[in-house]
Amino acid sequence: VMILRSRFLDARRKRRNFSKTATEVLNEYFYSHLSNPYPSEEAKEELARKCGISVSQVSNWFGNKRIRYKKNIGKAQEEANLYASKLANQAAQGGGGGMHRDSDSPH
Amino acid sequence: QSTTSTLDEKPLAIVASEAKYKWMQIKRTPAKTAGKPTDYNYNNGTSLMNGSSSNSMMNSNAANAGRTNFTNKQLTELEKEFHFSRYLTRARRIEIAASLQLNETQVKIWFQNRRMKAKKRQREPDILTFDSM
DNA sequence: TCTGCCGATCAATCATAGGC
DNA sequence: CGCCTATGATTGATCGGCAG
Repeated sequence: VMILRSRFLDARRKRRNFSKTATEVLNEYFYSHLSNPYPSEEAKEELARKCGISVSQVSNWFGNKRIRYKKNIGKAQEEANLYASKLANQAAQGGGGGMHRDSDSPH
Repeated sequence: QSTTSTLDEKPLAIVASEAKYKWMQIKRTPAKTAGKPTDYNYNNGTSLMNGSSSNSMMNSNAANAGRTNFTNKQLTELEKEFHFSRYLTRARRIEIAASLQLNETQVKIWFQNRRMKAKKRQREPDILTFDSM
């Protein structure tokens, strides 16, 4: 019973990882704006919509991402290279991409 | 539009290792929670915090403490006060701070954060789901 | 000029999810 | 199944800007 009670009082940390596609969208935005990964309120709303999560969750994600990215500078960061490659490809193929920028329709 | 400097990519590929932008260098002052109730001893640069504090802080904290860990008692009392009034008056702040062994700054900040938390909840209410239980 | 509040963020930590 | 890392959320406190 106490356990259930603590569950309600702590309903907060009943976390569930975001979907693979959501994480993909967030990472694409993050790495395509690496010079300034601070999405505006509007950008957060759109990301939230695309990812099917709340704006707060988008904020949490970027907050955690920035801090953790900094702590990993100087290490592998294979993820960064993965997205850097994606950006390179899109840039090379010109157009198509739409990895970042607002109001793009991914269908 | 607000595509704010989109295409900020540059060398790429080797970005992770070190290429650091301004945001990657952001560092905040450790946090100097040591404050005096009546007067704000803000930036006086120099240290010279002669053994003044003496007490007023039960937690780990001398001249500058990191993150203070509030006790359940303190949180319960603060929460109670918050429900009574979302904003503090100077007098009330002093009373609470003394009562809970905290600085006025800590009480002030707690209320500030609490208000933001309340606003956040209003914007995005909790949606309880009974599955997974 | 100094102080409180807001909005955003930082930074450390909590607790769980996921991989092995 | 336990252990360890990845990750979402929480929160005391900081930063810059604005108002009184």
